[in-house]
Amino acid sequence: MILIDKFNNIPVEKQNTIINAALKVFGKNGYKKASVNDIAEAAGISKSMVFHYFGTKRDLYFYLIELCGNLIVGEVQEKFDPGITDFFDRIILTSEIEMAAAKKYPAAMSFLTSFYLEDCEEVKADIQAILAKGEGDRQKIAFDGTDFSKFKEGVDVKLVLKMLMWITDGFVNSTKNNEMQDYDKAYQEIFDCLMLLKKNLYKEEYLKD
Amino acid sequence: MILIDKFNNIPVEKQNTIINAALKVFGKNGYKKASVNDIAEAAGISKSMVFHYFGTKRDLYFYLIELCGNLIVGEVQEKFDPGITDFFDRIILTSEIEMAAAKKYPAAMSFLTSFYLEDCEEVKADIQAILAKGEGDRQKIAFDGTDFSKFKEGVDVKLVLKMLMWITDGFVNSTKNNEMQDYDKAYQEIFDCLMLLKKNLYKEEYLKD
DNA sequence: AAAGTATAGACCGAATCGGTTTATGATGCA
DNA sequence: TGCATCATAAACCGATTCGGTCTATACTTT
Repeated sequence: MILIDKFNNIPVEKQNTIINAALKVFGKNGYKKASVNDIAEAAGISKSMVFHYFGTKRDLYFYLIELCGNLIVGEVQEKFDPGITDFFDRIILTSEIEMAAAKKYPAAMSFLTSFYLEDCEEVKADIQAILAKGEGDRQKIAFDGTDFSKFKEGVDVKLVLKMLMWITDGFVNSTKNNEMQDYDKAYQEIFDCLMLLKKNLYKEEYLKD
Repeated sequence: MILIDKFNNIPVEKQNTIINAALKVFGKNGYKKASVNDIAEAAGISKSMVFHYFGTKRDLYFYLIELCGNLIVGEVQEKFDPGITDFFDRIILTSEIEMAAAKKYPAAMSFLTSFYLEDCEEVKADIQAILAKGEGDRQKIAFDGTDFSKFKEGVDVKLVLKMLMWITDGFVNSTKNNEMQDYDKAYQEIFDCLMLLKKNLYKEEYLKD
């Protein structure tokens, strides 16, 4: 039985506990300062089990990268609909995708952003390679084909876009600290926020729904 | 000559380099995982100099807490005006305060938030004591006496407030990564953002200025 | 009972930790 | 000039922690 199969053969619930612990510790501390001790403790298992399942710290790290990558790609493929052109509906869509990912692995986003900015020499090269391969701009996927014509005259759409990014970023940040369990409530908050903006930034003729 | 005086006697520019390096490393890693080696390297001095100036890692940490605390308090006392009751003017005011602080020590906010959430046993008790003393709610200072009557009917002011917090939080976060030097430009972005919201969320009779 | 498996804890050498001592060169003052 | 003080970096210290391995034990499966 080869390393990672051992991990795949334990109960899924336990797998998720370990994955979430590892995502959290790596996400918070970055590769170098994240210690296997911390991960094991957060997962409630002994350190030797981590090595038993994954071989090395490095292998665990790249296992998580692939896991999260597939998770996001999967969610996008499942949920994303290029037929939706409304700006706010697009934002809602991407929020839903992120929310679904966070529901499965709460620390996934924290991990992915830390991974994106990782600069530890020991893993930097491989990360650059991975990032280069998936260079299909998030921004492009998210906003290509979006209809910007519904905004009132004088509204700086680029600024709105930037603002929305800050909002979602700040929101994700605020949920990172307090253990947010109620994702539906969280989603409702973001949704209300978007509706408020839509209502006040769109021309009136587009506000029927 | 007592420890910290040695630090006060070196050129101010060098002091600031060291302070900023320490704020950055502590802010990023938290107390425990921040190493004096990293701080010294970021500051471009040898590790022994850090101990020469501050005695211990712990002393340096609390020196920074007091420094940043005084910095913020000073900025608030200098800039805050309870006569300003307009919601957005208040937000702008607090943004200006934060921006002024960031201009002096770019990593100050990062450090203060990490300090606020610090849970390392070695310093936790003293931090709790400090936080308890300054329990004059930020929120209260920021919004007591604010005039919320200018908003359009149906605008959920609480939601706006929450949104604004996310925006500033997300904005600060986005500046943390890329070395933002141009604070005036950054300020302009936040300012534009607030004006956009004000223009679209206030009743029309309040939009003269 | 034998053989294999999951697991925790002891353990390893190497690296890093916070912190100290030492060596060196500059500075100031006599 | 000579002596003392200082700033500074590098070498160094014991202790801790690191990533990773080994061992002992309890539990399954046969």
